[in-house]
Parts: sequence; structure tokens; C-alpha cells
Amino acid sequence: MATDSNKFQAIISHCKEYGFIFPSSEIYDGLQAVYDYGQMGSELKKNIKDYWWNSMTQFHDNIVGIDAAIFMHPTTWKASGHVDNFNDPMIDNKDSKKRYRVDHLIEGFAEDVRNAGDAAKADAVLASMDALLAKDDFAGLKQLIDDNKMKCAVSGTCNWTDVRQFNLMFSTEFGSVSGEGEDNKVYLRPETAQGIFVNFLNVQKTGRMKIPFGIAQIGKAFRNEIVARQFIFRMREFEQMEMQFFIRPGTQKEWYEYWKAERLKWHLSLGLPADKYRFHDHIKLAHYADAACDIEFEFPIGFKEVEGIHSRTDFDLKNHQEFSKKKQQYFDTEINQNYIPYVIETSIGLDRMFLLIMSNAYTEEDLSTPEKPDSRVVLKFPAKLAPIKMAVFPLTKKDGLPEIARGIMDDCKKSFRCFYEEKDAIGKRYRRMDAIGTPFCITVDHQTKEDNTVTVRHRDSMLQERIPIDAIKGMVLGAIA
RNA sequence: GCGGAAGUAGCUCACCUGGUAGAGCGACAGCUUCCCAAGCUGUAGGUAGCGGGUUCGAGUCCCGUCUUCCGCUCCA
Repeated sequence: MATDSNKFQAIISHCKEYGFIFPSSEIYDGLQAVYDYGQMGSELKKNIKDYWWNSMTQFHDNIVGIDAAIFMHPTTWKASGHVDNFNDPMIDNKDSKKRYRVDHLIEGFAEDVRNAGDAAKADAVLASMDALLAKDDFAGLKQLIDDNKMKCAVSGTCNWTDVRQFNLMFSTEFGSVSGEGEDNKVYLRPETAQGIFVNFLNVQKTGRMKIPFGIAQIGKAFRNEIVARQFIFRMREFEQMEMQFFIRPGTQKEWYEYWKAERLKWHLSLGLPADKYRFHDHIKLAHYADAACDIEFEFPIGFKEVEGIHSRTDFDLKNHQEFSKKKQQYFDTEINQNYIPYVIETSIGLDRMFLLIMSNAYTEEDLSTPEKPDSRVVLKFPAKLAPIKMAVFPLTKKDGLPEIARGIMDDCKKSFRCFYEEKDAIGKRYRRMDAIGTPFCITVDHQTKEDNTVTVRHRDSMLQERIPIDAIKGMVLGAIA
């Protein structure tokens, strides 16, 4: 465990040192749980996105993509349940560390008082609470709790923190004039799913989609996490890759199982180790789900959720129909019936997938020989995800070798990301490429001038082979396909 | 949010009981070697996270604050 914790630290340092991830606005001390992707990180992230997007939209005839706005009509979040469920004032007991919703605590107290026979007092307390809640008077609520000596059920003490509002959703003012009250308030979306649901009919009709079909989306979401930590694992601003699959009611069990299997296959198709994956089935289900599981991966910090597969029933579309007064139904010509489709959701955290790829790739190798100690840090990315696919090195800076190397570079860089370097000893250049996970290094030497062959040095095995210049592009393209 | 630990150069760290900041690696320029890092020469880079206090003097002691990691808690 200690070594794993060290490994996590090492990965964080490595991400910083080689331009994968920086703390946001670091020169101002950073911003809690917000990170920037650097020159290498943004490439890796983009490659992960592309791989997911293509596997969804290109390889499935019945899945299409959209890109919805981050701002959505405020009613969206009422329909989804986010406003009601996640905007409550909370209070913590300092002894038991238990956190309560203030209204639950006070209602519980009132209930006890009523049971003890003092109905008048119970009503008075509840009336005060409602008045204070309506005014968002947190100090008053605290006073009410103190005055009535309300106790924590666990610790039995009255040692409370202040009343605080935990807003899961970030809000901002819409329009250029601020301060016009609640009417102007919009939220930054706390999940991307709703952008798909509100566009369900648009896509279904304009795309002439037939159930079952899916809508995929990659985009940012924002959650004001109370505790956000563990590097990029839990961030306040993060990116999701989601697919909502619309199905006939009653078929959700089979489609749920189908997507469970399908999504795990996707992970394994990247050559990731199956023994580091596991499913975690939810026992306690969210308000919208009738079945749910997580795909967990064994990070250096333990098994953690990377992706969720949820059977969301018709909860979202039904609520949007109710709130918008617009029918969210589909006419199924096979059975001649109108219905609100059921939904299976697959939702993977892009940043978590990034961390997964990074943790799995990060390897420290001891290359010592009896003659001298030696080691390297190598990122064993799947070739198709590597930020840079190929590096080209002239063995020396002279004798026309750089010109040949530049030629190879120019020929290949239209097809994939290449890197050119002529500084330092060849071994050092190899090691630098190891550190950013470049799968292939091409070295041009004097023999190249005679027979047009070069050395290919493979990242993981460190083995070398000679191939004709003509074969380079095909080899790399084959590996990243 | 509670508790613990930490913040000094890009990275890893040193500076013992307060006396004006140092190493290794890395980077950059050049030389040398030329198929797996650490050869030679030179260079750059830190108001010690930030703010305040104690002191003749603070990286070092005290307080606050920000950030990070660990444990607990939370995570629709």
C-alpha cells in the first residue's frame, strides 16, 4: 500500500514534469480540484475521446452524437431532480461528524416533541423553520437548533457547526444585467445526460432513428463537490463521455446486460488488464434507476469507479414531458404503440479514463547491469492513445543524416503525430521518448544512406529492428489503427 | 467538514540548536562519443506558497491563509 501511494505521487509528479497535467492557475497557488491539461496531456485526452467517440458512433449504426450546450433552461434541473435533491442547507455535528439536512433534523425534532405530547411547540418550531428556510436565514436556523437544544442522534450532543448551504450545482447569472433575482439564475450542468434527453425527439425525428438507438455526447460538467481530491480523480470541472440508449419498455434488463458486457469489452480492447477490472453492482439505487453498476479499475489508490451503467427507466423523459408539457413519446411501428422509451445509460469519466490509462502505463524499470546501474520511466500507452506516435532521430547531426530524418518526418507527419530531435546521445533521446510514451523511435544512421533502411526502436521491449524507409508509415499506421 | 502530514530550482530533496539558500537529476548553448540516460566546458533558474507576528536578524519559532497528499466522512 505504501508503495502504491508512492506510485500515485510519482505519477502526479511525472504528469507535471512532462507536460501532461498542471494545477490550474498555478502561479496564483492553484484552484482547489481544478487542473489543466498540458501539451502532452491534451493529446492523450483527445485520443481517448476519439477512441470512445468512434467506438460509439462509427461502429454502431444506431448511435449518433450530439454536442449540447453547457447552459440549459433552469427547469431542466427541476425535472431531473437536481434542484430538489441537492440544494439543501446542511449542518454537521462536530462530535459524531454526522451531517444532517437541516430540515430533516428540525422535522425529526418536531416529531419527537409531538410524540411527547407538545403538538403546539412542534407546530411552532416547524413554522419558524419554514419561515427561515424561505428567507435562506442560516443564522436563524442555527439559532432555532440551539434554542431548542436539538441533539445529534449519534453523539447525543448539541455541538453543531454553522448551517451551510451545499450547492452541488454551480450557478451564474444569465444575461448581461445581474441582480434581477432568481429568474436570471442558470446552472452549469452537473451532468451531460440532460442535454441528450431534452434533444431526444429532435434527434429521433431529424435522424429518423428507430428504437433501439443511442445518442452519444462528450462534454464538460461541473459539480461543486464538498470534498474534491485525489488529483484528477474528483474534480469540480470534469468531462464525461455519455451514451443514452433508448429502448422499448420491458427490455431494459437485457439491454442493461448487453451494455455492461459491451463497455467492459471496450476497456479490454485497449489491451488493459482484465484482472484490474471489476463490476460493482449498486444495492442502493438512485432516484432514477432500476438497476445500476459501476465499472471499477484498480488504481494505485485502490479500486475506483471509472464508468457507470445505469438503467434509468423512463424517469428523465417522463419528467421532461411533465415539466415541459411536451410529449416525449415514440411511436413504435413494430408493435403499433406509443410509449415513453426506457433508457440505458453508459457514462464514463474522461478524466478518470485518462488517469486509468496513465496509472496503467506508468512503469519504472530497473535496467542495471553488473557494470552500471540504470533505470528508466516508461509510459506504456496503447499505441493508438500515445500523444506522439513516432520520433525521428538522426544518429548524428552531420553527414546529411538530419536531412534524411527530416524527410521521413515530413512524409509521416501528415498521417500521425511525429517528433524530431537531434540533440544529445541517442540513448538519452530514447529515454525522453519513453517518458512521454512514444511507441516508436526511428533512427537514421550511415547505413541509411547506402540502403534506405532505418532502425526502429520499440518502446516497451527496447528491441530494435531494421526496416526500409518505405515501410515506416505503414508500420506505425498498422499499430495505431 | 474533522484529524494527520507537507509546501525551498522543472523533478527529488538538503540546510542540525534562528545568522542572509545548496546538491543530484533535468533544461539550455557548445564540444566529444555514436544505437539505450548520468563524458567535458559554459549558462539560466528560487524575494523558501502567500500574509502577518516575535527578533538586531526568520526557510528555520508563532498565528492566519492558500494548495497538495493520507485517514475518516461524503459522492444523486
